[in-house]
Amino acid sequence: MTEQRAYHHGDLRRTLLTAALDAIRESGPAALSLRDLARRAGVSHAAPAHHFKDRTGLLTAIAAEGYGLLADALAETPELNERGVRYVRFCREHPAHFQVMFAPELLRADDPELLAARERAGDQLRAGVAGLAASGRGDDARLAGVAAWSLAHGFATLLLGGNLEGPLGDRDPEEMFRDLTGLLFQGG
Amino acid sequence: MTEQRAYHHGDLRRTLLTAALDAIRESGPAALSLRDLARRAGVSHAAPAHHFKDRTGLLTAIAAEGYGLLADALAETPELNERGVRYVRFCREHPAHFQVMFAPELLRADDPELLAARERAGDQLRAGVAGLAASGRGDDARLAGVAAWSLAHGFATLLLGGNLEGPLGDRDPEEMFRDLTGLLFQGG
DNA sequence: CTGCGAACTTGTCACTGTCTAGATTGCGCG
DNA sequence: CGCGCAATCTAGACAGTGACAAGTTCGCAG
Repeated sequence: MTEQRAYHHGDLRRTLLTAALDAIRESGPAALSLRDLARRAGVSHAAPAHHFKDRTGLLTAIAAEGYGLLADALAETPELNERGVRYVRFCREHPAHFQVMFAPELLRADDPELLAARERAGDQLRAGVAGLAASGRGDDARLAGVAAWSLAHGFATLLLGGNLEGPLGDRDPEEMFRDLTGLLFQGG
Repeated sequence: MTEQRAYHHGDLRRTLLTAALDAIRESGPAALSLRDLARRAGVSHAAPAHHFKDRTGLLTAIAAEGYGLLADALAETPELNERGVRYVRFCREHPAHFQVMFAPELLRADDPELLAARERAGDQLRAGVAGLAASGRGDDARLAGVAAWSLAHGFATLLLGGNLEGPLGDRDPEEMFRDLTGLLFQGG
């Protein structure tokens, strides 16, 4: 690893990002401290500011990365229901990203990288619904898209918040979500 | 109003709560400052600590109040689909409450008032699904309950996050949500 | 080898949450 | 009536934080 070099850490940006993701996963974005990240990385308290200007800048970078990862995950699977499962899986594999992505008041809304990544993810979301739209008119398609996104997003959010532990028991969340989509989207 | 009394503000607790709700609605829970609340209420910076011990204590009180309001709102309507609409309406009428209620890392998880209020709201949620469970077995009922909650919660969350402005256009969110439930729960 | 810009440090400022000790008030009880 | 007492609020202090400014060190192009 050859760390502890005085200058030119080499990969400080990524180091800070992953440290931030760890911290967010454990304690949420509100508890994140730039100075603490700097300490963990063994750099001075002002070093993070050079890579991400702000606290907001750091969180915005995380959100952008998250949207990119989500777009990649969705792109791997063409079928709609399975994309929902991917959405759920994503929120479990990248809970910190997920949390920050949907906390707009923590982000720089006009950041170009964020906008681009979100656009890419949005394309994937819409592409998934396009196939389903074949049966109905355009309006129904949009409606079905919102329905699918709402279902997946609600399930993911409740899951991460620990609100589904009762209903879940010891079952696998992805499996349960598959049942959900089966229940709702079979007859429609 | 007879404010500006030096001691015994009279209703400082409520004053601080509503000021906090205003601040959260505008800038999110992360930007909330106890000292700023105290300034707005015209009291010393340490006054809030007497009513809510902590920053966490204040947010926990807000969450408990929110669960109470949600339980009341749901109790007004027996029919399931209409309860979903109430859920959506609640998140729009009390966005600050809603946001804090589902941010567990900001709350004192073992607070008795919070637990009681959440229990009450949970009862109402389950009561709404109970009627729907008549058709299927117990397992299907639980599944349908999670489906309904996920759909409503996802829609509400995405709505508050500003993620539905595209699909919504200028339509009323509640109306659209009604269409969603019609689309998904008709055939099931 | 020389300068130049990127990466990082050091120092500082206003602000925050929390703790402590003290001041003021009004209420209940004698 | 008045007196203590607890609830309510103030005042002061402390460590920690984000942001900013200015200086330092490094690698690399010319």
